[in-house]
Amino acid sequence: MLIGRGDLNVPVPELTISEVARQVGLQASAIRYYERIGLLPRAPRMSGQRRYDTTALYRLAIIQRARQLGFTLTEIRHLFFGFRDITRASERWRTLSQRKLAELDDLMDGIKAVRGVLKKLMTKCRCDTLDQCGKGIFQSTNRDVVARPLPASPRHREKYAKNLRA
Amino acid sequence: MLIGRGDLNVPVPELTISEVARQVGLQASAIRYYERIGLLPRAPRMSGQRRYDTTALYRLAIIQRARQLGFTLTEIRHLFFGFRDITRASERWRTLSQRKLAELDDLMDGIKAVRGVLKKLMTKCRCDTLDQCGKGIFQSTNRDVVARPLPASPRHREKYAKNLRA
DNA sequence: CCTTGCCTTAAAGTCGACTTTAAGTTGTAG
DNA sequence: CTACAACTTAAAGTCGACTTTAAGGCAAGG
Repeated sequence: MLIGRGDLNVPVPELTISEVARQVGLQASAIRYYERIGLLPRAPRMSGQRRYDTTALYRLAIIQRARQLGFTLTEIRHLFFGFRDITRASERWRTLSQRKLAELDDLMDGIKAVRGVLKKLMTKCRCDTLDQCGKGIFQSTNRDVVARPLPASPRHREKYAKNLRA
Repeated sequence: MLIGRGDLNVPVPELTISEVARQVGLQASAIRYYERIGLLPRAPRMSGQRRYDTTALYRLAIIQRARQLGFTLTEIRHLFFGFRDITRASERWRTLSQRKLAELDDLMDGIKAVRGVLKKLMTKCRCDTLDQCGKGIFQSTNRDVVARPLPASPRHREKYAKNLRA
């Protein structure tokens, strides 16, 4: 049965930014930030103030979840806008997830290597002084490190806290 | 047999900063930075320019190695200055390493959790649209997330590249 | 009318570990 | 003398993801 104009069940923007922030567990400033960088569409204003509907909550939920999974805002932007419109959400996730899994595997390998060296250091180091220690390190790293031209110091990587229950 | 004053086999500062940088695989600016923040002692100057002896190389070797193991400059400062003078190098390393190992274990747990969720996401998500997806996420996170007061977004953690051979 | 509380904006600050820049100095070679 | 390379300094810039600050707007309540 048809209903005349109006009420097409379109969500009405009625939430304030702090209400949204509370519901998704973000600070209002973060939401404004996401809007600024184009991750969220410009929210309509009521006498200057942003109003949100439930779809904004869903968008933010995705951003939140993606952040928990270690995606950068750039990657999340890709999730939203980096595919042809017809590409299904599940496929978008699959593409991004595959990349991220590979990254995580690399990261784990790195961590395992570090763990190994730390354990060896703990059990095997008998140095009295750091100078002694440093001399040993210097001479051994000379073998494989000094040869390389300019290693270009490793930059920022991801962070993975325990915000996700195992 | 005693030798008169001089030549007590004390290392003579003769290396320029760029020579040191080359030998330890750092940029000169990084070495200046370490001096500025007090991680390295102020190098003696010859007509205004820094000169280094081999002990500087050892210090830098330690810094380099510690950085590769994921220690922050603050932690390295602790390694150098955070113990009573008599504390042996090996014990200093053990103390720091233990802390770092615990940190790494936490980090690994976090990563494993994320990996699990990513894999589930890849195989289980059937969403056509991101809105659909977001709605699901929003409703499920509402159960365990919205309840918490203010999660205080997780900040910067470490980075672990593959600069260490496994 | 005034206060209160929530909102707005642009701009600057934060964190860590450096790098880059601008302006100047020193020693050496031609 | 000039050029050049290599050094010096303090200050500012970089990256990412925000937060904080300063200054102001707008509606409701007393």
